[in-house]
Amino acid sequence: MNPKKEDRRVERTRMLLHEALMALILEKGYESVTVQDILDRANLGRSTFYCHYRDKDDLFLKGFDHLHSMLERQHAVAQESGADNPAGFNLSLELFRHAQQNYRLYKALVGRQSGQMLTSHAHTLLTAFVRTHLTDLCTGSKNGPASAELLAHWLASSFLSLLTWWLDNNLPCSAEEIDTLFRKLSLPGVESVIGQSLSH
Amino acid sequence: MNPKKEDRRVERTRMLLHEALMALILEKGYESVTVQDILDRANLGRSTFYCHYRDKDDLFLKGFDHLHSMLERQHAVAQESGADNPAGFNLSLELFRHAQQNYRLYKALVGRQSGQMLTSHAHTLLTAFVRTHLTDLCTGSKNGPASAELLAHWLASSFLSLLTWWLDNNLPCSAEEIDTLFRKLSLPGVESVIGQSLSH
Amino acid sequence: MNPKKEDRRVERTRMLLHEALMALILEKGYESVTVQDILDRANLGRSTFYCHYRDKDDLFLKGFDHLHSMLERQHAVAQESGADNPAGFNLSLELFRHAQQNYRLYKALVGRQSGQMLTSHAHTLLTAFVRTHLTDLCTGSKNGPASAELLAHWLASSFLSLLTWWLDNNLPCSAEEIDTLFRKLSLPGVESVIGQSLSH
Amino acid sequence: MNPKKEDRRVERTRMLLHEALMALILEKGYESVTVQDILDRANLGRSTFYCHYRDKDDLFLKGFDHLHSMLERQHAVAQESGADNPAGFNLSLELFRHAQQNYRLYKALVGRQSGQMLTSHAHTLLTAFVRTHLTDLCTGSKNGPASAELLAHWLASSFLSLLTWWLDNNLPCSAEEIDTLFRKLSLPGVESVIGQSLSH
DNA sequence: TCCTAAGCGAGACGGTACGTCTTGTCTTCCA
DNA sequence: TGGAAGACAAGACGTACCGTCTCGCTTAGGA
Repeated sequence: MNPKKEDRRVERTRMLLHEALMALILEKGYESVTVQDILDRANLGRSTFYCHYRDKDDLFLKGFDHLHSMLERQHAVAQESGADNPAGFNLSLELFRHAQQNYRLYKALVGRQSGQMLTSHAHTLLTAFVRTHLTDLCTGSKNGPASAELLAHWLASSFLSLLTWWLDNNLPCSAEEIDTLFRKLSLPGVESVIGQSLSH
Repeated sequence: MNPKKEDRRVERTRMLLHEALMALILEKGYESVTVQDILDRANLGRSTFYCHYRDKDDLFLKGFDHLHSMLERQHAVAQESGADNPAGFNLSLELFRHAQQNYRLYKALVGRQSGQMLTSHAHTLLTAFVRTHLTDLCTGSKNGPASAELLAHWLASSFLSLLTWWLDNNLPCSAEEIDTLFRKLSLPGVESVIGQSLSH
Repeated sequence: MNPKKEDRRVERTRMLLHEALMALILEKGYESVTVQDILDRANLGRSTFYCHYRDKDDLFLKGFDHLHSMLERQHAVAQESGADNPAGFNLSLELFRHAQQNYRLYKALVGRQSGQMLTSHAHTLLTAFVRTHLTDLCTGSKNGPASAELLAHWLASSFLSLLTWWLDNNLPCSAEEIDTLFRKLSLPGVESVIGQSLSH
Repeated sequence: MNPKKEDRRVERTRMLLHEALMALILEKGYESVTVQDILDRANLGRSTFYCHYRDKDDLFLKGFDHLHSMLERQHAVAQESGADNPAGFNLSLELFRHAQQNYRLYKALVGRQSGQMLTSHAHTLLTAFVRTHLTDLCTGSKNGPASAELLAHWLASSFLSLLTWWLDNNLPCSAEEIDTLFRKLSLPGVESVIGQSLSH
C-alpha cells in the first residue's frame, strides 16, 4: 500500500550508482571503470549492484534511455509539425541543444572517454530512426533500398562525428552553429546522391 | 647480408600469431579473444607470445601497421601525380581497393567484430592525414583553423562509416562505386562549408 | 558479540586450505606442492586463497602458529611450577608428547618433506626461547653472552635433530624415551660447558 | 693424447660458473639465485650452462664434492693414525680448520644463505661417516642399532649446528676453540648414552 | 694448410607456476 | 523481507624461470 519509502531507497541507490559511474567515466574513461570502483564511490555492496543491473553496460545503457525517449518524442513532434522538414532533420538541432544543456552527462556518454559501446548503440538507434524517414525519399529514385540503409548509416555517423567533436572540444560554438554545420556538411551529399533537393 | 634462419623462425612465429588472431576475431569478435585462444590456435607457448608482443592490443595494432605504411606511400604517390586531385582524396579509392583485395583482413581489423580500438586509431591517423591537406584549402576562407580540424574529423568519420558499412555488408558493390558514393556524399558538404569548389 | 556464520565460512575455508596443504606435503613434499594443487584438493578458487593468505609459505606458517602459542603457554606453566626444572627443559617432553598426539601434522610441518622453511623458523623460535632461560645460568660463568647464544642455538638444533629423526622414523619409541634420550645427550654437554650442574 | 687446451677452456667455464654461483649465494641467498643470474655474472650463454650441469643444484653440489673428497681422505688418515681417536672425531677439527681456510666458500655452501639442500646433503654424508665408526662402539651396549643410527644423526646435527653458527657469526673464535666446544658439548652426551667413555 | 669437432653466445621456444585482477553468484546478516 | 556486505569460483592477465633446442661463430688439434 505504501511503496513510497522503499521505492525512494531503490531510486536513491540507482541514482548513486548512475552518478558514480558518470563521474568515474569522466575521470578514467569507460573501459577502465570497474564495478568495484562504482561500488566504492557509491558506498554500496556488491550484491546491491547486481540486484539492480546485470552488469556495467546495463547500468550505462539505462542512463542512456531518456535520450532514446527524447528521440521518440522528437519523432512525434516532427510528424505533427508537418513534413516541411523532411527526414526529421530538425532532430539534430534538438539533440545538439539537449547535449548542451546536459553537457557533462553527454560528455560521459558520448565523448572520447565513453568507450564505443554507447556510441555504437546510439548509432544503431539513429540509423533506424533516419532510415524510416529516408525510405520514402529514396523510393522512386535510382538508388535501391541498400542506399537508404547506407544513407542512414552515413548520416548517423556524420551526426555522431560532429557531436563527439563538439563535446570533446568543450562546446567551442553554439548548438545552432554546430547544427548548421552538420546540415551544410551532410545535406548536400544526401541530395547529390538521391538526386533530389531537401528543403533546408 | 644474411638475416638467416633465426629471423625466419621469428617471422614465422609472428605470422602464426597474427593469423591466429585474425581468424579468431572473425569468429568471436576482438574483445572475446583470449591470449590463450591465440596461443592454442597458433600452437605456441605463453612466453613466446609475450616475448614478441606486449599484449593482445599490441599484436593487433602491429597487424595494422602496413595499412599505415600504405597510407604513407599513398601520400607520396599523390604528391607526385600532381595536385589535380586536391586534398589527397584519391586516397579513398586506393583504400577501398586495398580493402577489397584484403577483404578478410580488413573485416577483422575494421569491421563490426574488431572492437573500437583500431577504428579509433585509424580515425586518428586519417584525421591527421586529411588535416594536413585541408589546412591549405581552408586558409583564406572565412573558417578558422578549428574548422579544418573539424572537417578532417568529419571526413575521417565519413570515410570510415562507408568503409565499415561496405565491409560489414560483404562488399555489396565495387570499390569504385563505394568510392564514388563517398565522394558524392562528402565533397559537396566540404565545398559548401569552405565555400570553394573541389575538382572531383 | 556474534562472530556468526560468515566467520564460520571463513574458518571452514581456511581449514580446508590448511588440511589440503598438510595432506599434499605428506604426499609430495612441501616444495613440490603448488598453489593450484591446494586449490584443487580443497575445491576452492584461486582468488579465495590469495584473499586469506599471501602465498604458500604464509599458509604454511599460519598452520605453525598454534605450536608457537603452545610454546608460550608452556612457558607460563613452567614459570608457575617453579624453577625446579631449570632452563625450561621440561618443554622438550611436552613438545615430544604434542608431536606424538599430532603425528601427521608434525610430520608434515617438521619432517623431511617439510622443506627447510619451517624448520629454520622453529629453530629461531626455540633458540630465542632457550636463550632467555639460559642467560641467567650463564651469567657469572666464565663464558660470555656469546656462549649463551651459541648454547641456545645448539640446544635448538639438538632438539630438532631428535624430533626430526623420531618423526621420520615413524615414532620408533615413546615420547618419554625420546625425551630422556634428548636430555641424556644434551644436558651433559651444557653442564660441561657452563661448568654447573643442572638438575635433571 | 693432448686434451689440454680444450679441457682448459672447459675447466675455465666451470670455474666461472662455480664462482659466479658462490658470489651470488653470498649476495642474495641460494634460493634467490637464478640460472640467468649466474649466466650474466659469468658472461656465459644459457646452453653452455646446461651443457655442463643439469641444473642449479647440480652445479652447487659439484662445488661440494671436494669437501666430500676431503672427508674420505680424512677417513684414511684416521685409520692410519690408529684407533686412538675413536669415532673419527678428529675429523671435526680438520673440518673446522678447513672451513676457516675457505671461509667464504664454506659460508656460501653451509651458512644461512645456502638453502637447506647442501646442509641436508652434508648431514647425510656426515651421518653415514659417523655411523660407520659408531657401530662398533655401540655393539655390545644396551642400545640397539637404531641408537647408532640416531647417534650418528644427532652428532651430524650437532656438528653442523656449531659449524653454521660459527660461520654465520663470522668466525668469532679459532677453529680449535670451536672444536673443543663441539667435543665438550657432544661427547658427554654420547658417553652417557652408550655408557662408555670415549678418549678425548 | 685446411678440416672437423667442440665449446660457446645468443636467444627462441614450450611449459608451468605465480600473484593480481575482475566478474557475477551465492550466502548470510541486519534493519 | 529485502537490501547490504562480502566470501567465493572462475578464469584471464602479464611475469618469471625453467630446461630444451637450434643456429652460427670461433678455435684448436689432427689430416
